[in-house]
Amino acid sequence: MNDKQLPDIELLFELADLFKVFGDSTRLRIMVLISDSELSVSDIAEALKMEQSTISHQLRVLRQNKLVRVRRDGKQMYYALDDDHVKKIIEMGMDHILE
Amino acid sequence: MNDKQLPDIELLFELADLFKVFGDSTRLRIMVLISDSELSVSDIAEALKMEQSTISHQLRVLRQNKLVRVRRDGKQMYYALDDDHVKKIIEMGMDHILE
DNA sequence: TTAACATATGAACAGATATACATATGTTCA
DNA sequence: TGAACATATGTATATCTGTTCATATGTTAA
Repeated sequence: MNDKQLPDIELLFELADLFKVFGDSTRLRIMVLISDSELSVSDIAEALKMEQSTISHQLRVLRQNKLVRVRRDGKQMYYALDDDHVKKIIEMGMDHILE
Repeated sequence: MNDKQLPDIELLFELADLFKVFGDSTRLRIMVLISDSELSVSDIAEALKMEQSTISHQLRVLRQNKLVRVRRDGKQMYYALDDDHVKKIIEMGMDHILE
């Protein structure tokens, strides 16, 4: 008997979409940047030397996938990683690369 | 003092490339398919109801990223997941999706 | 060697996506 | 209220990528 179930196709499509989010270096750099402490959009843009709108667009993708959480403080929006889950996924990937 | 080092940019580009590989549903389905037992190219093509050449192209991507290993047996090539690392990455992603 | 089969590869095309520019929305403070 | 600032969003575009068709490469068995 085989009681191991293959994930159904729908779920695998969702999973692919999730990994797509990790599959862009700008988004990865953002995630690593805010993994320890929250940062504002302009902080991130400055750190990565990229346009504010570019960062904002990518943060939206991260938000939509529940990978970050946001907090408003006055005019600024502070972003941080949503949970340690995300960190673990990144670490697993690193482990693979580093053999 | 902060002895936690940020991964350098080069490494993050590599990491993004790795996640890109996971970010396609066809490749994910292949990986899940061969996670328990090795299968030939035509087995996979049949299971996914896709062209042989499509599968072959994607298997090459998986090979290049050292995510699968191959074994020739006569005319057939048998593919299997390279290590449990890969399974773990997929499982972590699943966990995130399933909240 | 040749036919039949399994897999790999090259080229072309369609669809997806990251970025930049311009501008809108939202917030503070005078 | 209005000016200044921070962020979000719409649009356009250049680049990337997955799939297919056609064909090449490699293997077996006669």
